[in-house]
Amino acid sequence: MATPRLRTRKLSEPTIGRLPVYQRIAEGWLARGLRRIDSKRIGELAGVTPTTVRRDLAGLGTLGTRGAGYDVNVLNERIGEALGHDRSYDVVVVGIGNLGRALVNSSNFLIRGARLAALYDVDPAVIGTVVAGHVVQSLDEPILPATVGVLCVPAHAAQDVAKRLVEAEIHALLNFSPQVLTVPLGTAVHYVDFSIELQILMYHLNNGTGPLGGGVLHSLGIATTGATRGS
Amino acid sequence: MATPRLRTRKLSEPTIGRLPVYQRIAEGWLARGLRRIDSKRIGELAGVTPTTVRRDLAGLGTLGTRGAGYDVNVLNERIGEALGHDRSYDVVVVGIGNLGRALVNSSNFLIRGARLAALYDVDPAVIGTVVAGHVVQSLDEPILPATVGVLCVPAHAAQDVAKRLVEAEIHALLNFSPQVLTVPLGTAVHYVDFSIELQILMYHLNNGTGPLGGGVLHSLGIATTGATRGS
DNA sequence: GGATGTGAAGTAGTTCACAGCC
DNA sequence: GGCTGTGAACTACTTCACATCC
Repeated sequence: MATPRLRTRKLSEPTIGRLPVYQRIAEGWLARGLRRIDSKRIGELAGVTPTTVRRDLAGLGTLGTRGAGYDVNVLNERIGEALGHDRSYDVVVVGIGNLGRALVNSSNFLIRGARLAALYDVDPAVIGTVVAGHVVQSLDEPILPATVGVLCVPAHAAQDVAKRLVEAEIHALLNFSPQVLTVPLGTAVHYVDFSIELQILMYHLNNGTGPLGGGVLHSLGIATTGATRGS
Repeated sequence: MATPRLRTRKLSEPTIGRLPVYQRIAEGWLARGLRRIDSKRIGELAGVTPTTVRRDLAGLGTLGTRGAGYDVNVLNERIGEALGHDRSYDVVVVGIGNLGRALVNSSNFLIRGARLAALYDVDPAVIGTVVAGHVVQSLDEPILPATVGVLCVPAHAAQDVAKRLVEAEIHALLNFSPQVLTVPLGTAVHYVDFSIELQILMYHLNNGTGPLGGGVLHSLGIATTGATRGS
């Protein structure tokens, strides 16, 4: 057939969000020299029920052993495949302020296939400096081809930058600016908003209720998306 | 009655995550001098359907006007009340590296009632320096009372820091470290993981499918929680 | 024995469609 | 006329319970 490596059906949105967590748990187990783990333990660590873990993993095909749990290596590998970690892709980061700098220097951001292609800023004091091994380019320069654009610019600049990125054929944006973006259909925008995370935490604290009774929160973070034409 | 300001019933988890987005939209409208907005427009900007917007807002009581949409001021105010923005609370940040610095200096993090109480680190080169108007304290010092603890430490240190914070009676943690935390029941942990956001974006790109057909993604970010006893 | 994988049941969230009010 | 607010239908996700296989 023409499809080279379509092995997983469609995974649900919540499942996709949990897989990286399971993978991280598998890696931790691996680092500690352990070989097997069961759904109960994964569930405890990830904050979900064992049944949910099993359902999520069943979506990747049969990868557990009845009676003996999951092989941590297999788990790690199959999740990686499902999430497309075997393919690598280019990322450009716009806005090399505190946050942009923190991201590109983080050992946890550009992993699993992500490759830093270029950095951009508008501040003359920043342009030309070397950050994470890359010379920061002016935004007036042409944007290099990439798969994902990361926005770490002030809110008022975000819409313009998004426009530039889309014109440069970058159709997946990760937006850390507290600004709703308007982009053409066909462009994916994913929002990350720190203050919203805090607000959600506070809501539950004020109201005494987390999803798991009075005790443990097991809440989903948020990142909404908008995409429309026009202003 | 004993409850002074319980006006909203229980809001659903997805709703809680969307309210801050609506509020931001309302603020933007307000800044531009506009007074009213309808659910259709909010939906476009937030990336959800008008019906969802109306349902979410209906949970805060009757605040729209039939035929005329929502008053942006009222919207802003009621969402703030529902999320508890009228109460303020203390936040301590542990780990004043690139990320910690970026967070406390961000104009988007400590807003809506959040108040920075103290900063902690273990690096002698950082301890004693002034960041965001606060002298960075050693982690050997007693942790000041606070409502929320923010972890921006390396993964290997996160569990220890969490323990310290819980012992200091801080029972709400926002964890930016790529590390699953084990905490006593009754402590809420909320995870934020940048690499997971990227991974979700890439999954959809690789599979050509976002929740809204082939065009626009409207995916939820992730932040899972775990809480158990023992190691 | 023990833990996976899964049909079936249950629950939560979204969308439809329209009555109600401005 | 237009847009909100909401019962009813629908869809998605989770949890239960157990047959299945190591």
